[in-house]
Amino acid sequence: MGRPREHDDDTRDQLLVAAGRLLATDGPAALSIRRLADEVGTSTRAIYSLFGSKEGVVREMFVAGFEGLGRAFEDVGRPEDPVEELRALGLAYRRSALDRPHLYAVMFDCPVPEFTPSDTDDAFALARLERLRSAVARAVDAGAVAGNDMEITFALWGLVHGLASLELSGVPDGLDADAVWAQALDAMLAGLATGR
Amino acid sequence: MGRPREHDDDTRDQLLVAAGRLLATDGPAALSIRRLADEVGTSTRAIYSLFGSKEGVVREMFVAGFEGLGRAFEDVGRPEDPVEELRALGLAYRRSALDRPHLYAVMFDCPVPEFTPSDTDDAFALARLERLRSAVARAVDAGAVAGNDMEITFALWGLVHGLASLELSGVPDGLDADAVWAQALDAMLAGLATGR
DNA sequence: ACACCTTTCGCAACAGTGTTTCGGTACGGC
DNA sequence: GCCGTACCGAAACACTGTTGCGAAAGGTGT
Repeated sequence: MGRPREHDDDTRDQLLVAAGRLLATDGPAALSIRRLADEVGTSTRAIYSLFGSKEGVVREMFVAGFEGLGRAFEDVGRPEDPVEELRALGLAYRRSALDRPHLYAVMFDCPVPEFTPSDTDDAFALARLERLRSAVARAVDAGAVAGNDMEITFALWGLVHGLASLELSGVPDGLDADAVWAQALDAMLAGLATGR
Repeated sequence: MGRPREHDDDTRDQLLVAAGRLLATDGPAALSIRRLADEVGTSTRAIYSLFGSKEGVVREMFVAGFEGLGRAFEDVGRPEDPVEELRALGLAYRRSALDRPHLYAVMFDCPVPEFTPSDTDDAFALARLERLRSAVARAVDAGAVAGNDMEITFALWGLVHGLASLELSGVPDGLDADAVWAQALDAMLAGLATGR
């Protein structure tokens, strides 16, 4: 009973795609409810029916970003050498960030003031790192690296997050980003192997 | 000739202090021109006379943040062991970020959409890292680490930036941030020493 | 077939934002 | 004393996210 809704899941997907495009091309300031509605050819009310608020839209992008990171991790197989697995995960992290820079910004910087990750959001994000943590645990069990699982996981996460963040900010001319990544990952993994 | 200006450098400083306080306590959404003017007891026009725009206010905080980082680096003396100097610089970076988290956000995330660092701003930021680069060069000359100066500098910067960023986002309960920093810095410096 | 009722929709309004414009004001020079 | 000029504060403009409300649409009961 009642009037059937016209704001269906199809327009929902279109809105998310358009929101990503706006963020990627024109920056956070361009992501307004009215403009987003115009872009898809619907009304502002539709956005509130589907997402509740602007925060809801951005949260959806936050989730999508971490899901993409999770997929990038899944795509890394399980190399025999545990250290090679860690390196591959680091490079997968880099690729995920470079492929969707606007989502990476939503995940870590807070470019849209309306949205700040809640505890639930943080928990969701943290869960995507389980793949990395298990790889670290495997490397520890194999004796390839020494130390506490969680501490090493955060050390590695810190490294790749920092490198990705700097690379997205733009590295100076003449600096080879590939070389920086290779050097940093090699050094970190070699250093972890020695224990302390 | 003309009426002497009342919006002097004193109110300018007060505005910057108030802007920092607003950002630190109530978040980026609370940093509005009107509220900022009220906080200091002046008019919105004063802000435009002194800073030109909201972007100008935030840019000033960006500069202040990197100047603070520069001072933190200066405060690190020059230990005999070049590797110890690198470790000390890393810990100074951490302290600088933890002491002024709201400025750190302005420096790297873009929590206020009005401001995005220009090329000039990026150049200023990069210049603050000269201290780190020279320490790396010293370590390379001493044979303590092997590789290209600039690449190693960015590898180290990436590590400390990532760790600081994660720590400011909030680490999970039960994780010892000090231990993560120690482990990460030790591993990275040890790994760099071996060369590749 | 017709009225009803529930649900949704689009529009307009509200409070707030950054910024600009404009009438008035306060001072230095003649 | 007067003029001119530079500046100030208040109000206006275009925009933002959000919400309230009258209108519309389609199933349901009679």
